Amino acid sequence: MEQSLGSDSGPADKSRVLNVKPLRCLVPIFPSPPNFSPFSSGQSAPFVCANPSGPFPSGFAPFYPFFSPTDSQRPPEQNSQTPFGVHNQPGSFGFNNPIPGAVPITSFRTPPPPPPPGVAPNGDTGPSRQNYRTHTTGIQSQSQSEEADDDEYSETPNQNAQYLSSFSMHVTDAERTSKAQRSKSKPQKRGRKGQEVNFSSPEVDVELIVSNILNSCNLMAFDTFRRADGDKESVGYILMVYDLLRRRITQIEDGKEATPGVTRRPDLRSGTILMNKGIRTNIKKRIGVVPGVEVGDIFFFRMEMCLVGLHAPCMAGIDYMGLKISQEEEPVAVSIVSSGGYEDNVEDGDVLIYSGQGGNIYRKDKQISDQKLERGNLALEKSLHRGNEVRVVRGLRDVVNPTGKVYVYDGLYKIQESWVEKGKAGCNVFKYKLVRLPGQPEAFTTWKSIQQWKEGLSSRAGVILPDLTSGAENLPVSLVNDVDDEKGPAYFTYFPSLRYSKPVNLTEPSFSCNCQGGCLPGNSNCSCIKKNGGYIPYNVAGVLVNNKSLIHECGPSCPCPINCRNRISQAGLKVRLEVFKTKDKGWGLRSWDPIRAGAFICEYAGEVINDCKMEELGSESEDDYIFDATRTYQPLGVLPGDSNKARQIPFPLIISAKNVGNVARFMNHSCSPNVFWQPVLRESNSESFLHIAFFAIRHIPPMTELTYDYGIIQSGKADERKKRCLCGSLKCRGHFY
DNA sequence: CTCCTTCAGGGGTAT
DNA sequence: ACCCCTGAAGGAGAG
Repeated sequence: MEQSLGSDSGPADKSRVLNVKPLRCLVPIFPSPPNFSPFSSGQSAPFVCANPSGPFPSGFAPFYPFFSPTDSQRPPEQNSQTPFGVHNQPGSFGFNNPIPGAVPITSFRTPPPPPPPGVAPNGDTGPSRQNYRTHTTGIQSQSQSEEADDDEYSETPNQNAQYLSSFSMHVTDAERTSKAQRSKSKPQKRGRKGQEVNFSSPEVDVELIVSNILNSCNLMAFDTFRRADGDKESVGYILMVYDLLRRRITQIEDGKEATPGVTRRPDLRSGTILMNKGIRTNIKKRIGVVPGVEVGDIFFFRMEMCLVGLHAPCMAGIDYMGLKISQEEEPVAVSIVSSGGYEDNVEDGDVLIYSGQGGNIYRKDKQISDQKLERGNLALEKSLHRGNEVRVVRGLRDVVNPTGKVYVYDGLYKIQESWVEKGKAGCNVFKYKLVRLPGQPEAFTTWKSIQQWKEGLSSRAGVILPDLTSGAENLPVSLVNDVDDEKGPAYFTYFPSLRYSKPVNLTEPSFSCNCQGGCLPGNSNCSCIKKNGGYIPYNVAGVLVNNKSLIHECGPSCPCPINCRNRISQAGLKVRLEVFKTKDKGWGLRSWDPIRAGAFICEYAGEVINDCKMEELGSESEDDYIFDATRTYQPLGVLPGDSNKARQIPFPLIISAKNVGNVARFMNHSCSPNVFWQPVLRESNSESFLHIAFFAIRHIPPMTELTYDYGIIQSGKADERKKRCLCGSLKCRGHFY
């Protein structure tokens, strides 16, 4: 935000570039060949130019992402096959309407942000938790103090009673769990003296967090989801809880001194905890489809696949089970993970040459040997003859976080043949050729296409603009339509941040931090960390740890650089986005890159609407690009810190992105969203700026539409603004505002 | 009940 | 980018 224009000089001075780029207000008129890109060559194409303020070319209509509420023109049924299928817009383009005119888009580089409206103290009500059980088995006094330490879940004191009652139960659980673990773990194998003692206090800490997360999450789901056979809801729930727990443990570990020799594995710890608590599903191994897991689903840790029953071993690549045939039992393979541990051949998207296991290929301290036909190798061999389906998971480098991996569930394959090869070290290696079954949704092939688009090896079909921000963002955002002939949304000015019309002063002075090189976890002197309850709200990957009533980011007067870990929502886009034409909801937003749960996506840019403008808006009422934090928002039911009551924010913020906005204005509503918003406060000494930042609720595979819940209006205006919802979710409310 | 195996993943270190 | 180290779950095998 404070990267002022001046500091941005040099070759990367985009503001200057923008001003001389005439194309920004020109959009080509088709027809054009599928791969035609107006900016890729010097060839001239017919252009039409629209004045930003109108009048628009004939046939042009301002863009509305959703149904107009006007009753005279009822929208068609969701699956109607109406020509163009886009009657959801007031100026929709049926046969009588010619193709819409060109839509110019201008953009600006963020100037220093003007100051914001008044800031009330954080009006957090905290979660209103159900008191669902009251076993009172020995509350340890120590637990109470730990409780107080555990910031964000207990922001208001009146919850403590409830906390303690539910906590007591979980302490018992914790004790049981750790006993189980202790008896289970090999006691004498590694003589790690003293470490038990070291671990005991964090252990309590973690148990507390588990219980808090479970409390905050939907308990009905917890009690009723089926462990034997999952469904989409239980799988989603488990993954959500797992990731929340993992992020929280990571946050706590980050703040601690590193103990040499001890590897911190929040992924394993949180996985073990959930395993022991039975928060898992599809426990029994099975051949073929795993209920609740869909082709294309992504995972960021092996543990996640264990918990939902997609692939049981937490390290091994081949999962297999015994299958009874008459009297005898023989092993058959059920799933494999291909992620570069061996020399697999992954050239073709639908064919995989997979290496067998064993032979000590991966271990430096042991002699490399021939692989044997046993365990996984035997199972794969049997599966070849039985012809059973084998699930395939492909592991890839994570683009956003290059040290990590993404696992893509690529659906069912069958083994076609097997053979033995001499490996690099001269020893025998088994090879299995797997071929993907036809008729499944695309998964891995989509990833390959995206990679090719990025490398310029092939071009994305239907691209209208390679970058609709004209360089205003740090990453390009394509404008794509591969469903019909519409050439773009209505005119607006691209601007990557929020515009405040008048400054707002804080009632209490706020102190900026003094962290020159960036705020670091565990620094108890950092005032910005203090404001967040003692933790940086983001972990090292820039992922939000949990839902809070308010995040305090570093502000203009903090000396830390823009890449400070407490400036995530200011540092620009992290994933490659595209604005695309949906089948039935106008334009939408999606990502080329996978997005992990909690990752920052973008902020809601636009113009802050102050009170007097609100009045105008009432009469105008046709602004479909409103973000209104004062609406009622149903709790997502899964995020800790998320109240069962309406969420509240520090002060009523309403943003209009009708004329000025960023990618967020294209995000459609859904009653089962995959994105949520979060108020973020950036303060300087006397002023504060409230922003709205969007984060992923769960892992989002590439090319999945990004949606959030627009909230509910309860005022008299509600009926006027009501629009029919097409989110298609089972929990769809039928309309939105 | 232990041992054994295993296409992880973090942290440290040398480029 | 390597190198090293600890790791968790479930199969395999011993008692």
